[in-house]
Amino acid sequence: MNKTEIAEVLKEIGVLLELKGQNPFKVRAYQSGSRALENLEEDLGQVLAEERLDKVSGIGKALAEKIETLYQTGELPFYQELKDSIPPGLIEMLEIPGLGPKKVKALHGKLGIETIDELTEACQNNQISALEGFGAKSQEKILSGIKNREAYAKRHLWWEAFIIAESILEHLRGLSGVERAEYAGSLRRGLETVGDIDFIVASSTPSPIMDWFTGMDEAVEVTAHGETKSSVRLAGGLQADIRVVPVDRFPFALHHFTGSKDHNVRMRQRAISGGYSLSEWGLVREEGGGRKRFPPGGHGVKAAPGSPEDIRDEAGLFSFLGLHYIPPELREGLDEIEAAEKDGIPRLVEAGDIRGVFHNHTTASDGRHTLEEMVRAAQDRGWEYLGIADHSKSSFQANGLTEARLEKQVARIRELNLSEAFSVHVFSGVECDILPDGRLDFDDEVLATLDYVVASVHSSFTQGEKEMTRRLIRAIEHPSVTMLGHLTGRLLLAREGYAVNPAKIIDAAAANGVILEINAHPRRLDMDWRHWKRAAAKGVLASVNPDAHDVKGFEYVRAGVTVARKGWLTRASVFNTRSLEQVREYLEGRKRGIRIV
DNA sequence: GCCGTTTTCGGCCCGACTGTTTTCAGTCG
Repeated sequence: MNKTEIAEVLKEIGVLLELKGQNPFKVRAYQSGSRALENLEEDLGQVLAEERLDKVSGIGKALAEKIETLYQTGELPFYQELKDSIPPGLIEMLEIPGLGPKKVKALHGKLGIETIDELTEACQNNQISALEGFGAKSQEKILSGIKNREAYAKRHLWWEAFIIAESILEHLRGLSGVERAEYAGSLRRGLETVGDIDFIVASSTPSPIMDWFTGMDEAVEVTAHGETKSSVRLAGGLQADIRVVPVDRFPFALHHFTGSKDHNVRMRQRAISGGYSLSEWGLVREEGGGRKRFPPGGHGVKAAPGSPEDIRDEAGLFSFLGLHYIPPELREGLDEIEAAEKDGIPRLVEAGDIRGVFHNHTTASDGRHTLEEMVRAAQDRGWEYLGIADHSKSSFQANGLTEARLEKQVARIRELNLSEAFSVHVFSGVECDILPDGRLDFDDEVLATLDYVVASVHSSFTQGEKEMTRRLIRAIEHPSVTMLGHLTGRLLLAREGYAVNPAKIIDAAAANGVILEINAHPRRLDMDWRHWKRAAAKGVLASVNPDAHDVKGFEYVRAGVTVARKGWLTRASVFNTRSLEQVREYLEGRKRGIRIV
């Protein structure tokens, strides 16, 4: 079993123990162990071989043993016995809003309900409303929850949530009485998919804001309408929550609801160690606990003087705890707090740093806009250069270019550059298929006529990890390859990526001076942010590539920059923040076989 | 089950909201 699968098992064990009514801290230990494993950057096999797994924070002796068993055998008797002792329908019931482990346990214990169908029937027979701890409303809510189960449980692409949240935020900020407003949660942290949208608003007059929010056009259903907190269901099942807080609480609420949970736990622990209790409401001195230094050990930056009342924004909160500001994208509870202690938070790349993009299609293959239309749109964005990389001949499903058509395109691009019709310089490239054996789709002589080559996999997705990794490395070692396209080929919420070993690809890219793409298409966001910190440390450059198939596709750069930021990337690690001159020099140097970093 | 400059026991984040109650448990984030 691989790392991700084992993490899933641990998570499920947590849920099963919860349904059994086990010690909630034990449950939490499995959940945090699962997350720790998921976030493990190193190769699990290696960590196990070196017997270092129980040194990972959140994984102790007991979990390490279970993980090792799962890794070696793919099975775990403890897990199997647990699973056999609980009807699978109970786990499904947890997806229904309002039903947690205690209530599911009660339904099972008192009515013997084991499946969703039986639950539906019990609702229809009014058996639920008669149950102690339940009532007519619970019964109704359960029924509607069952009906919309799929839509509610679904996650949503970051980009889709981002677009709608930006528009709601703009309205919120325009309402009278709104002093500050932001969205929080995984959306603000830039996670590739989000479960819901959280808005945090500072105001002393919440009532009209609640009314506007629950009455806005985007809301298809109001699920809660309180004095300071409301929830609505948007089209597609996405839920949006709003919380209104007094302005002096705003930084605490924003930080709290931005999360992640792991990050918050660590922040709270840090506050506690200094004699304070941190919550979404503020920072309160503990009874008997005086102001101590942060952290008490005496390491870290000097904490800001003053009292919690002086905190006006998130930066003030971090500073009070002796930390440098941590951008939302880094708040995953990995090692950002340790870094912020010692001024180790880099200045992250920003959308405005991007000066051109490389992986774009035109009507020559499967794009919807012509070369000229794409160049004009790039110029309108203020970019200095644009790379055209249409598909190669083997991608016939995408109308891939033959040698002859590619030659024609190269000539047209040369003419366009000479005509000086646009201020944007156009680089001619190709998104060249990596064939199943790792060879490229075009001969070296053809590739030599181009400014750069993006090499991508578009076929034989089902190869095993070893074969696929070998295939990609062979392409990376090809002297004509400038960058590697979408590492795993995943389509978020739709298709798993092909099996590939990212660590080995990163090493190969570093050794051969090949740039790795951050494919910024909202469905891809590939290579994943989780690998970037390590890749950059090895000197691998990223290129934020929108994979635009029309001029609107350029907007996806924003999503790609978010991935880069989540991967701790600075401007220096992102190739397309370089000026036209620097890019030209780099590409020409590579063509002469000179490795430039 | 994890963790430890309070180190092998005794902690483990906490508050709002809902629906059920009549003072609170469970869920949620």
